[in-house]
Amino acid sequence: MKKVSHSSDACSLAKSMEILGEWWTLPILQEALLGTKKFNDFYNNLGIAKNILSVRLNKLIEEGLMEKKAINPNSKRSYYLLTQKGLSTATIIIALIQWCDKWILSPGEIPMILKDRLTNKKIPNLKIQNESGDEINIWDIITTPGPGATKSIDYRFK
Amino acid sequence: MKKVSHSSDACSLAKSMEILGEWWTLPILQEALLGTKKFNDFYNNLGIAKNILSVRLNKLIEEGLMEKKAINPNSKRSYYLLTQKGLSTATIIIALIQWCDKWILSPGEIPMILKDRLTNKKIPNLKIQNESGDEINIWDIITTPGPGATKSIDYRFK
DNA sequence: CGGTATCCCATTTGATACTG
DNA sequence: CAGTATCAAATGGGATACCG
Repeated sequence: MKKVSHSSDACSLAKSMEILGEWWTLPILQEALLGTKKFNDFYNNLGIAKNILSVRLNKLIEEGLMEKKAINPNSKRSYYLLTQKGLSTATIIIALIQWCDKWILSPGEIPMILKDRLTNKKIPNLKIQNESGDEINIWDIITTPGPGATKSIDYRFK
Repeated sequence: MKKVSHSSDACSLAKSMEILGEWWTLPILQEALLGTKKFNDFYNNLGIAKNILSVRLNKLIEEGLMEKKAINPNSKRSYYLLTQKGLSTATIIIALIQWCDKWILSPGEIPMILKDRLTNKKIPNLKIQNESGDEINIWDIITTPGPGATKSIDYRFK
């Protein structure tokens, strides 16, 4: 059976997952964020099968997260570059990295540290904040139907 | 072939995905964050097959993201509750929701709005900040090997 | 190097039936 | 309600071969 799309009134998560949730998609994006641009570099660094890589890259292009640009006008070789839309998945990727480093790995197992180039200090964990920059407790998050809601249920984070 | 685990020196993302990246896992967690506790409520709200739901729930318990608690001592019925570890995936889920709402949906299509209960205002998008709370530009993120690095390469966000 | 095309099979998933 | 068991279908992934 087809891996059917997740359905729920709260479908933003589902929609994101349809684009980002396939195997290899997020690792490819991370690799791109780390500076990889060429097909073979993705291939070698990730250890992904070429055909899968090809499909994923094309889907990312199709969805507007990457674009393919010729290295120079008379070459067939090209770079796969992140668009703004692709770049902005960094928050998602960092959230996943930080969650792993906090909850899965012991401090000694952490493979990669993210730092701010300007201060040379570790980037702190993402926080859910209000408009004033104060941290919001998860239980203080409430949800209301948006204009595209199909049902008018009020959800509440737990 | 088996869906092989993603490999890369930067493996935190991969490890998170091994736990959270399967189909239905994140929607289940979102549903739990929205207050769902009972098997049948997950089943009905998500439209997931029962056997899959059962497997996912048990994996989440095994991984320490949820726990199963009897509703009362002499009942066989029980609640599936998020642990702290499970709760803290909220950041990931919110990152995914916000990315969709910003890059996929038009403003009129947004199905659910997250608000701060205390101020009743919309929760702003997650930001990558330094220790002082200043926003960091993606290009100013650098990466250095952590204690668990297998190779000693310095990566840099693009 | 930078891919595309085929093949093959394990895994996964949804449907259905069944149980306490 | 709260699951478990079984099953068939198909998708998805890796390997391999091939091409400009």
